[in-house]
Parts: sequence; structure tokens; C-alpha cells
Amino acid sequence: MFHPVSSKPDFVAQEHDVLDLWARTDAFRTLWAMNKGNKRWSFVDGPITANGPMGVHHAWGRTYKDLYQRFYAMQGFDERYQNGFDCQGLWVEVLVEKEKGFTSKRDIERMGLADFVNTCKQRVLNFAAIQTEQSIRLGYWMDWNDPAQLRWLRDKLEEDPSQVITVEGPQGPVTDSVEQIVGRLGLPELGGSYFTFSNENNYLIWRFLKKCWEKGWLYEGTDVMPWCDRCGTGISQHEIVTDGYEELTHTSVYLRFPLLDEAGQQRLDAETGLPEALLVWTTTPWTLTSNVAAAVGPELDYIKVQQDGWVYYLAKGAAKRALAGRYTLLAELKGAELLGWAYAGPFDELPTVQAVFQKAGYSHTVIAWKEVGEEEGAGIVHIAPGCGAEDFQLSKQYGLPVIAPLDEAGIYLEGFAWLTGQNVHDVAASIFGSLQDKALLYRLEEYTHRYPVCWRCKTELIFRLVDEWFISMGEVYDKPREELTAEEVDRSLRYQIMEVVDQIRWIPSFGRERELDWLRNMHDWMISKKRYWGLALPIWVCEDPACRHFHLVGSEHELKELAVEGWERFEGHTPHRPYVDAVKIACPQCGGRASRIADVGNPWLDAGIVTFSTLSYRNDRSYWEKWFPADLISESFPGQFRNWFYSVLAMGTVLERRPPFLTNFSYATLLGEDGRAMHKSWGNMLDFHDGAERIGVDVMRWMFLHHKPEQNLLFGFHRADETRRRFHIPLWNVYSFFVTYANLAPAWSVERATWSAPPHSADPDVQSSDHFLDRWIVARMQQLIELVTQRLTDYDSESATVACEAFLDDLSNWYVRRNRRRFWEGDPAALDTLYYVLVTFARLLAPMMPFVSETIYQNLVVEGLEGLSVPGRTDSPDGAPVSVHHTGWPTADRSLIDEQLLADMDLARAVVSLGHADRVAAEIKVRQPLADIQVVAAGKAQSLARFADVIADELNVKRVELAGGEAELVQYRILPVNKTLGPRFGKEFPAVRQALSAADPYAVAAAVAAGQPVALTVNGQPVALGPEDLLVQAEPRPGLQVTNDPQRGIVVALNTVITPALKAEGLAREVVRTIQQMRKDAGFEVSDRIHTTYQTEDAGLAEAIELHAAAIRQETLSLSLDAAGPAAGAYVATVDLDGAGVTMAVRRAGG
RNA sequence: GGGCCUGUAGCUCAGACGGUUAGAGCACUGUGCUGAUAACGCAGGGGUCAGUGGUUCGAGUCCACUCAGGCCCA
Repeated sequence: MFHPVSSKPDFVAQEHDVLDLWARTDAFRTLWAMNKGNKRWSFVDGPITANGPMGVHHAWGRTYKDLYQRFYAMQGFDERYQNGFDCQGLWVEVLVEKEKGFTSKRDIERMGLADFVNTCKQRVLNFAAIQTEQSIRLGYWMDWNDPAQLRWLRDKLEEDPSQVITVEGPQGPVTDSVEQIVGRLGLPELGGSYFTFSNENNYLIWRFLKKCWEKGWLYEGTDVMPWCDRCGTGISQHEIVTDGYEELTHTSVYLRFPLLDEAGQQRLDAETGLPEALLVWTTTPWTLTSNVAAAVGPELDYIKVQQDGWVYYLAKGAAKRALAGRYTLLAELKGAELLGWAYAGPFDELPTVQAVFQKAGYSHTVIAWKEVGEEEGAGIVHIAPGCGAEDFQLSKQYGLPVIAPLDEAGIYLEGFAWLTGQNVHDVAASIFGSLQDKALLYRLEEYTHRYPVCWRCKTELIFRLVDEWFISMGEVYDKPREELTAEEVDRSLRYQIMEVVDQIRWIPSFGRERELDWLRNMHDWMISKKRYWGLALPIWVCEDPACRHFHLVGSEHELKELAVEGWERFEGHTPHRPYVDAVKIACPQCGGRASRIADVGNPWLDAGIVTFSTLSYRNDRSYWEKWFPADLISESFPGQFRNWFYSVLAMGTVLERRPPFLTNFSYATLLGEDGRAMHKSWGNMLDFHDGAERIGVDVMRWMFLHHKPEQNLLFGFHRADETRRRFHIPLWNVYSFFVTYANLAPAWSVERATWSAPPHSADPDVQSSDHFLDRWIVARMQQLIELVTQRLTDYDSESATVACEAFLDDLSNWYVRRNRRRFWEGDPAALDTLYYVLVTFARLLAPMMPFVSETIYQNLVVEGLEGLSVPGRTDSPDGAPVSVHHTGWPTADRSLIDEQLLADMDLARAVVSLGHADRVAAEIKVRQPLADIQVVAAGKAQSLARFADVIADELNVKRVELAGGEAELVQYRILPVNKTLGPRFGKEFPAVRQALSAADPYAVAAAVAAGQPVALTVNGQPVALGPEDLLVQAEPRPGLQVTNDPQRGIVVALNTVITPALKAEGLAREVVRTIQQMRKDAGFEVSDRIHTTYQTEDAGLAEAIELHAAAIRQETLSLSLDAAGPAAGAYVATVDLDGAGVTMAVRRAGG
């Protein structure tokens, strides 16, 4: 006996039961052990940032990851199942600062770096624990750490990181300090998820960087970079491009740069005698203190105008926008004519400006820059090389002095008079005031533009001159890649990575082009950050100002060897600040003392190294060789082509010059149901926990997998409901139907059934069924197995789910519906078949929908397990695996795919569909039996005869007849099969069409039906067309009660005559249906026997009931059916059946 | 300015290889069926397949250009 199945399942509650079952039976580790040592399938996880709880968008990616790992596991592959957490970097720092109420780096230094770093580690462990729990809830099978242990380690870190503890690892107990245990998480001796803060991860990046250095690609550069003064760090190109811009409004300023004559006095216009000035515009007034030049476009047209006592120079195309009020045009000139003019700067009085200019022997000059346009401002660009990246490039080109006004916190340095000590974000008003006082201000204007902000804290970025460390990408050669020489590629990391990209399969395929495009365009990789929590860049610089040599340390062993002081302070700590900073080494160049630069590394270094660090690259090369490269990596594409995908590629290229993964599967962005990005304030945000508990993760997973990954996914409750209604509930209903009737069937029990093989297989021990519906659904099952296997192998879950939904429709709305009577009667062959199909379907669905499939499998196959709300049977077949996920992937038996049967069934369903349409047109309900239908289907008599019973039953007609006298019923239209005839005749094809339309359609149809060729004359030439070249469409003759399916050439005519006998039979069916409904309403069991009475004034109805009394009793399990008043305690109903009133009563027998 | 993607019914989306009269789900309307079905069947309204040009016997599908939207890079 199967446990009874509710027809109103609570999927979410079931999921919790299944999670409980998996935990109690250790289902995941059992599966892992089953496949140990088999052929391998390697997946390397892209680390999730352990800095908050998961969102539903994380569940999308994790569903793919779980699907493919499960799919390969069911095929017997050995896997690693290692999840990853991204741990280091500014994102964690910023939230720890927020938690602590810190506002600047000074707060961190007051706290102490050791404490701060320790707090960052605790935060990571905390969210790693939460994300682990959430992933488990999703059904994501991985080698998870015990969340409780992660929290315990977090607490121990807080207590005292140096205390010694012992934890149980896969190879036995491990004893070490808490700090070191945490630093060894994910390594073989501890197992579980990898953490990018691990020692191994950090030291392996050291090796990578050293290799870059040895190739000459690592350098320190001085450049003007976007800078966040709150975070006190530069922001790299990688970080600024996506989240890095916001639409902001600033007060921009138009101002005068008064021109100077050779004596350094105000220049006066020769004609008017008025003072002359350049009109200049800027949106960043704070940079005016650092102005050194004004740039014009040499080819651009400029004008000289008079207005309010001044003569201005500005770009011609900018005049309308820039100038306010009336003015007089004095002259036009080319930008080139302005070059070399001297002018007075806006803040020449500042001590630093004076000192810098004096030292450089420089004064403000007009220079040429071809980038200057007239679309913005006044067409004359203020150049401040200390405050802008392009300005800085120009300063190098022209030898201009550089004035850098700000410290790392955005505070004006000494030498800026009244500005000194002020924050850059607070000075706009006083700068405008100063300009006003000096009569330099022309006018102010509110200006809205996209402006870069810090991607983590949203502070507006400034541009600062800084020293940062870079990995050179190599020059961009001005010729096609295929023309590059080997030497040129050897010099350039950029092109080496491109070669690696070529060897990878990108899904979707445009991913390759995206990655190459990024590589073509990217600048040198800035890897340093002036922060605290992160990779300690292993760059030691000689303190001797005369030497300044820098050395890359490639491992902890090398560091120990080179250390001259501070090793004892560092020993026993993870390679993080501040302890690693204590170690000084001897400068290999001059023997002096070298110390580590204070910077930490870009976090994409941390994530990029994982195809090496997680695979024991340093310590067990043969293990690494087994699992490298990964067969698959997967992340969502926003950002990753320049971030994770890029950094993984860079590491694989530098360390091995090999692809670190073979397939890249990426997917788009998850949006709210309204098509907008999810935002808390917009009310369309959905966190993972709410989604899981309200929608259920199997439904969520199906939504994800049913979607084309390269398109954005609109996600919400309505779509979830739609998905559940479309797939999960119908599936459940078929399952519930099966269990109901299997339990009632006297002649069937599970002992005789086989869950793992089709019931009519060649195995003589297995009960076989020749019923065509059974053979049909089994054939469909084999097709589905083949298709799903093929689609999933191709990483195409969308097609796989589409195929599953189509199959479910066939199963539910055709196989079960057409077989209801067989199930009511307990036909063993039907039960065998549905049993096999349901279990096999559950196995196919298992990697995609692990919970519902498990629930079904547990009840249908496995021994009952205590505590599961849907406990299993107690008569389980021997040897059934304890979980559906252990059953292995089903394989298709192609010999069971009977193509003719499938085609014939297709025809039968088409005929039924037309018959239903006839009934609608004739307004005769299906419950009313009719005598016959006539079917015209040229050449398909045999197929039709085969399923005549099914068609008759479905349409409630007595007979299905092949129509004679087709000519009276239908007219034919003959069409050429373009696919075969088009290529055969080419340009002559239109003539063939014409000849065909001129032929006698009845003759052609007859020939085709008989399988004879058709002879035509085309352009005077005889042409023979085979039956396969022609398509016969049958259309109903106008005026008949018929419908047709032109695609298939079928016409169906319904006999609409209702004889008195048919009328009586129809009424009897109405009575049956009424009693069935009453049984249901009265709450009787399906198998309850009843006594039925009826009273009616209508003679016709009474007669019909008497005539069909036996059939009514049988259908409704009525022991008696009497014309009488309701018995005491009976359930009574009065209804109207086709205009005849009747009062009926039912009561349970023997009760 | 350059690269990539998308544009098909009111909404969300399918439409390998070019091939007959372009489909599904949701929503709406009508109708029917039901002792598995919070379902389902049948029918209906709704489409210049973004536009223009080209290749071809034949284009939603291939090519070019244009327009609109998105992502990425300057």
C-alpha cells in the first residue's frame, strides 16, 4: 500500500520534510561516496560574497550549479562539490565600518588593524553560515560546513584568535590556533567550502604576482585615478564601469581666465580697449586651484565677442549655450591661433601654486588638445593635471607642472591658504565666493550629468594623483590578431589571454566576443588598494631612497628565508595586516632593509586564483592535474567578463598558459515582476528566505530552469503561481490519481511492478502490456529521456523543461484521461505502466526539481521512513536506493520508440480535436451520445482504424467511420511540398506550382492515397511527382456540419441526429454525473457502496433511468436504485437535467 | 563613437537546418467536460513578425542599412 496522497499538497512543508530526510539519511554524502573514484566531472564554483544574506538572484545561479552537478552525479561522475566564499576586500570593510559607526580610515586605525581584520573575518564567517543554511534550503548539494561550527569559530575568533582548538576534519582531528584553523578552512584537512581569505589562497596569489614580476609585467605607476575620499582608496577601472555612475546635479561655473600680455599685464583688446579673457567652464570647481593650462581644439572655430565691459574668447558652437544675454561679435578665428597665449590663473595667489610654478619656471598657457569639442561648456577646457586623468596625460605631453591639492581623505593640503584643512565636498560655495571677489566669475549653472561614485559607499569620487601597482596588459598592436608573431604574443598578457579565450566554449556564444572586447580595451590592471582587509601584496620595497628596489616574495617559505626582522611577530598568523607588515627583508639589490608596501590587493585576485588554490596546485600537483581545468564554471554576466571571468583567465594564462575552464555558462539579470531592477523601496524586492517559504524552492528552480539564460528574468509571486499551476500541480495530480487507484486495485500490488524498467521490456519476468496507450506513453517516455539527456548535456535547461512540460501534458491530458476506466477497474497493465512512468519521470526531474521528485519516489519506491509527513510504503521492492538521487540517470530504450504508433496517436488526437469542434459548432454537449462521426483522412485508414475506439470513447459516439463518397464531403487542395520540390526545380518551381494547381485535385488525391506518382507537364516537359512531394489538403464542402485540419488533411463530420434512444442514454449519463457529484459533496470515499433513490415527474427521464438502471448502478457503486423518496439520513439534492426536474438521494450502504 | 544583445498577440515568451495558412501560456469572452485535476477540452477576438532594401523559386528565420530598448567599452 502506498501512503494516501493529499490532492491539496503543501509543497513548502514537504520540502522541509525532504530536507529532514536527506539530513537523517546523509543522502548527499552517500551519493558522493557512491561515485568516488569514478570518471570525473569538474566544477569550480565562483565564490559568493559572504557579506549578507542571499537574494533570489543568487538562487538562480545556484540552481544551475546544482542542476549540472546533480545531472553528472546521476550519471556516475565523481565531483568535488566545493562551494566558495569571497571574503576579502572593501565590501566587507565598508559594512564592518558601518556596523561600528566608523566614518573614516582614522577610526579603523584607532581600533587597531589586528582587531579590525579579526572583525572582518568574523563577519565573513557569520554570513557564510547564513548562506550555507540558505543554500541547503535551496536543495543545493555541496560539501557544506556545519553552519553551527562556522558560528562557533566566529565566536572563538572574537574571544581570542590565538587560543588553540581541535576540530574534526575528514582525515582526522586538526589542532591549531583559531586564527590558523579559520585560515585553513576549505583545505583538504578541513574540507567544506573554500574561503578566499585562506592562507593557501593568499600565498598562491603571491606566486602569481611573482611570476608576473619575473615576466616584467608588474610595475608601480603614478597616475590620476578615481578616488573615494571616504574609503581613502583608488577605484579601479573594473569597479567603476557598472555600479559606478549616478545621475547627479552639480553647480557648474563659467569663469574668466584673463589674458596676459608679454609683460604679464592684463591684455586689452586693440579695438575696444576692453580687457580680454578666455571663457572657461567646469563642473568641478575644487579643481580650479590646480589649474595650469587651458586647452582649445586647434581645428575648432572660435569667436571673439564683446559683452559687459569684457572681450571673451570661446568656441563658436558654444556661444549660444555659454553666453548669457546680448553680446557683440568682434571676430572669428581658429583654435590654433589661441595657442601659446598666457593668462592669469584663478588661484595664483595660493602659496603652493606660486611655489610650483616658480620651481617649474612656468606660467599659465593655452595648449592644444584634439579632444576639445564645443558640445559642452565654452569650448575651452580648464586643465588641472593633479585632478584629472586626461589632464595628467596632457601634462606629460606638454611638460606641465602638476598641483595635487588633496590628501587621501579629500582634505586640502598645506599651502592652499583658506582652503587648507577643508574637505573637497564642502568648498564649492567658498570657491565661487572667491571667484566673485576676484571678478572672475561669469555665471553659475545647475548641471546634471553621470558622475562616478564609489560603488560601495556611493560617495562622489574625486580624481587624485596617486602611486598604485599595476599588472601590464601589454600593448595593443595595430594589426589583426592572426598576423601577430609568437614573440609579440609572448610579450603581451592581453593576447595570451585571448588565445586562451579561443579554446573555451562560451554559453551563450556571444560571451566569447564580450570577453575579447574587454581584453582589447582594458587598461593595465590596477591591483593595489590603500586599505586594510585583504590580500597583503607581497611587494617589499627597499627603504634606502637611493635604491628603492622592489622585490616580489613568492611564498611564505621565501619570506621566512629573506626575513631579517619581525618574523617572530608574524609567525603563527595568517598573511594579513598588520602582522605580515612587521616582516622586513634584506634588499636583494643593495642589502638594505626592505618593507612591505602598505597596500592590499584587488579582491578579484582572490577570486581569480581559485582554479589553482582549491585544487592543491602547490602541494599536490597530481590532484590538481586531475581536476584542472574545470569542465564548467558559471556566473551571471553583468560585471563578470571584466571581473571574475577575466581574473580566472588571467591566472590560468600567467601560471599555465592554459584555459582554466572548458565551458563558461553565464546568465543575465534577475528583475522584479514589473520588469524593473529589484529595489527595496520599489516594493518588488524579494529576499531568498521569503521566496523559498512562500513559493517553494522546487517552483523557484523550475522558473529559473525554464528560462532562456541570456535574457533577463522577471521574477515574482504571480509568475511563481503560474509555474506551479502549469507543472507542479498537474504532476502531483497524476501521482495522486495513481496512488488512489493503485491502492484500490485488488489485482495489482507493487511486488509485481518494476520501477526501473518499462513494463513491456524484453525481460520475460516483467509483466508486459500490449495495450497501445501503454506502449504509446512508454514510447513517449523514451523520447523524453533521450531529449532531456541531450539538452542537459548541452547545458540547455530551458529546452529540457519545455520537453518535460509537453510530456506531462501528454501524460495527464491524454494517457490518464483516456485510461480512467482502466484505472477504475484496476487494470494491472495500466498500473504497471503508470508506475514505471511516474518513477522514471521523477528520476529525470530529480536534478531539476529535487524535492517533489524525492517525495514521489519515497512513496512509490522506498521503504517508509519514520517522521516524513508523506511516509513511504512498507512493502518496498528490494534493493531500491534510499533516495531518488541515488537511482542513476535513466537511459532510453530506443527499441520502444514506435514511430508509427506515435504518428497514429497524433492523428487520433487531431481527429478528436476536430470532433470536439464539431460538437461546439452543433451545440451538442459531449455527454450526449451520438451515432457516428465520418472521417476523411486520405491514405490513413489503417491508422484511423487502430484508434477508432479511443476516438469513439473520447467523443462519445457509437462508431467512427471512414467516410465514403469523399467527393461529396470535401474538396481537395493540392500543395507542393516546398522542402523537396523547391531545391529540385529551383527557378522552375513556380511553373510546377502552376501545373499542379491546374491538375484535377480528386485525381491527384486518389493517386497520393494509393501511393502512385502524379504525372504533370511543366514547360512542355513531363514531370513525375511522388506522393511524398505532394500535400493533400481536404476542406469541408461549404454547408456541411464538419471541421477540418488542413495541415493533416483530415475532415471530421459529426452525425448530429439525436434519436430517442440516444437521448435516453444521454439523460442516464446526466444522472450518473449528478450522483457522482452528490457522492463527492456528501463526503463519501471513492470506494463506498451506496443506496440511491430518485423522484421525478418527467416521464422521459424516469424511462431513461429504468432503461439504463444497471449501468447507472455500476458507475455509481449503487447497490440499489429505486424510484422512491429519500431515506432517513440520506444526502439529498434536487437538480434540473435538460429541463427535467429530479430529486435524488444517496446514503452509504451498511452505515 | 565602438562592441554585444534584444525587438513576434494586451502581457510573458516559443518559433534548429530558410519551406505549406506564424504558435504557446497568462488575461478576456463563450461553451463544454470532470469521482485525478486549486484543473482541462473546444471555440473566439486579438499580429503590417520594429522599418527599408537585398539574396532566394521561397525570408519571422540569411545579409545590409535605419529606428527603438538594454548591457558593455570609449
